[in-house]
Amino acid sequence: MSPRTRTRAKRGEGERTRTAILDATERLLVRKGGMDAVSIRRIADDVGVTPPAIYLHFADKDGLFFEVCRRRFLEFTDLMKRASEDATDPADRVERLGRAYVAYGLERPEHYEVLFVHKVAATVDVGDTQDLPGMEAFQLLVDAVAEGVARGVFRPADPLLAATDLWAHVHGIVTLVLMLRELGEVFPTPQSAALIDQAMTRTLHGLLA
Amino acid sequence: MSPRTRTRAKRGEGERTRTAILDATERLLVRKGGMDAVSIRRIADDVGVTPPAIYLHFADKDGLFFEVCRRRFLEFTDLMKRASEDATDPADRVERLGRAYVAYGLERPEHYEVLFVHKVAATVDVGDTQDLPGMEAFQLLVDAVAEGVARGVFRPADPLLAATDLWAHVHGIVTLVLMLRELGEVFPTPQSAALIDQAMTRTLHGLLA
DNA sequence: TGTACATCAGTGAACGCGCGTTCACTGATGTAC
DNA sequence: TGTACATCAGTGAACGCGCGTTCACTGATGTAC
Repeated sequence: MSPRTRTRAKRGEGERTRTAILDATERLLVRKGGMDAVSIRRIADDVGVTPPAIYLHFADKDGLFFEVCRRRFLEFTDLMKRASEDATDPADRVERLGRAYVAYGLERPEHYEVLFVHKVAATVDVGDTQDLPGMEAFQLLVDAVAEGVARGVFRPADPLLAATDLWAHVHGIVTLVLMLRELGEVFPTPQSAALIDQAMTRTLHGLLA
Repeated sequence: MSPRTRTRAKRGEGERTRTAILDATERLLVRKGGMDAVSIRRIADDVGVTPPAIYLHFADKDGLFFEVCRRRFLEFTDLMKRASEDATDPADRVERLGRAYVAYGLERPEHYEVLFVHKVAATVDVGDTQDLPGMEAFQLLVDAVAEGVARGVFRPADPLLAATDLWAHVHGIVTLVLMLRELGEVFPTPQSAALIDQAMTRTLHGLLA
């Protein structure tokens, strides 16, 4: 327990503590070995507060992690949107989305894992598919594929199916590279830049008419 | 603690208990929620033995899990070899390997995760790359790609790089489908059969000259 | 052939640990009269 | 303007839990002499 320096939030400033808790959780997530290494007690300690204080702001640990997940999905979706905006045509859009996705995963592994490896989002009680966090980003990819197919630039394909396959592909690149990184020097891991180039080349050859 | 029915192993039969421990670990791994749900105490209870007895057969928990990992890799490699043997040409071989890989992952999710998601194998102290568990199976894929490229059936490519990309692709299919399964009905998850067909179609279009 | 002894496979109790969460309480701050 | 009171943000101690691992010990089995 570090010396308590934090001053108690004033009336109505509880929101500030809540944000501090979320920030600390994400910081710990990045620094330590993923989800399991982050505990309520550790978070509280980092914020400079006692563990029960967490429960003033979140129902329980799941509630806290779900909120972290929601915030990260907002950031992720924003990133995908910007990647998509720069595109000139469907093939270019697919490639930009793919590269942005892999870059996000490799640059923020722990955040990526919160979103796409641990099933945090699975605890959601969403009313509609459209409300699913991350759905908006996925739709960008589906639309890009659909447009390519409609214009005859891509081979005929079911856009939803093809987009899911593309998602699986880049998801595989991210998780595999992260795993091989941990494995160290034993496996002849290619440079991730070369691997993503190879993946994009094969992807486009596979899609283009 | 269940009523102790198991009879103590006779002199020289300690190996039998060791096997029982490994079997129980794998059984628990399949039944419960992955790695974290399996504890020394739970394993011992399942075998019908007290927790300290585990330490007569394995140095520690890591040692036990590493041995589980080794056994599963033997099975996995065997599966890949058989899939490879049936192939008639490089393209067919790549497709058979891919389909067998995805089938393994979707049919035995927990075993798959032990091999390719948790970094159990990363704790190995292998002398040579060739000794890496699973390396033999990966080499089958590298060879298939190399042969296709050499024969001019595939577009020119670095076989190691292309094989890693293909691995990433099928790895992504497995982990994504498993994740979407847990997510339930919210996401419009395609039938995994349709998805793997789509993946193989794109793969071959991407590879073939 | 009988017996002392080593070995093997295991037990039972305990260790210290960190965890999520609950509960009764506190003390400062703002508000109503 | 002064004061009783409600509220808010938080504390401190404790709950029961399951975990990996260690340690001293046991009792059956095989072996050497």
